[in-house]
Amino acid sequence: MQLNDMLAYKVAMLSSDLSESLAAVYEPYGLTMPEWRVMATLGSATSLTSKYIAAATRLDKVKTSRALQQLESKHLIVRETSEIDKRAINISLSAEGVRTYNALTPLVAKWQTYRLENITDDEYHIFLKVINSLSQQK
Amino acid sequence: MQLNDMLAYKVAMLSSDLSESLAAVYEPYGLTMPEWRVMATLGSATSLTSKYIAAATRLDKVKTSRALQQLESKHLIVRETSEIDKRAINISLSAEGVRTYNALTPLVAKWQTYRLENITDDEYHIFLKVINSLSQQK
DNA sequence: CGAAAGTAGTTACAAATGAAACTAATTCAT
DNA sequence: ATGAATTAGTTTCATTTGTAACTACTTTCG
Repeated sequence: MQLNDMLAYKVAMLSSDLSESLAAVYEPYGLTMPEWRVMATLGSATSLTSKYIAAATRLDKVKTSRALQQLESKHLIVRETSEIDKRAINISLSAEGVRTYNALTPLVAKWQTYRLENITDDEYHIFLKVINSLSQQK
Repeated sequence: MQLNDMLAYKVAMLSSDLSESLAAVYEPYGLTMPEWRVMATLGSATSLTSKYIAAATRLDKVKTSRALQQLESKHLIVRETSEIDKRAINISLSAEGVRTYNALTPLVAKWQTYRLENITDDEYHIFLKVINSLSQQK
């Protein structure tokens, strides 16, 4: 069995290719990958805590904290201490953050459509099924 | 479009899951991921240069250099300056390296078979086709 | 109630990484 | 044939990352 035939290797190569290619979409907006993931998560929510964001993005709490710091310094998010639990902080996109998010999502969607243009719906459906099946396994 | 539905995110999650899971196979042998990739590449070859290994494993030359240093200190590889080009170094598995490789490959194969047990040949075939199609794209 | 344990998030520090500079050898171009 | 450019591989150093410790607050339970 050659390295090239190995499942984990193939998927790792695809993953870094895709990440790098997608990064070209959000980097012009001054975002890093963790920052983009946080933005994407906040985009379809009203207000979330750091803990929730960390779970949704699968970033650890330190990476999440740092991404939030960066996003705050870029005025893309707003943080507000929760009244209910004063340890927690409610985070939402700022007006500018919403604008950036709304500008970016169609570009990301377009990128993805382009990436998938040579793949039929049936093939993609099976691809996702295999991904889910491989991912769920413990 | 939720983060969870995004191609790059899904593949990145799968990739880190698989990497971590596979690492559990070679870590008991004291290897890191770059070291395992180098071993896997050397296992099916007589003697290779660092440059070739870097290309085959998709590690950069610094990571490759460091992995080779580690493997040498663990006596798993042997390095010999090329007579033809004295800048280059021919690398091969040592006797102990071959033993480790021969012990590991069946475990890795078994790991992969187990991982894929719920996936049909047809599905896996399409999965690989989609991976190749997505990877080749520039 | 109030002390102990637990949780949200940040900070500090050590280890891993990557870009660029470097060494030593080779090839190229005149 | 010789100096300039190129290449194989290593080292250095600044940045990134992850672990563990920390702060501030909340929950638990005796």
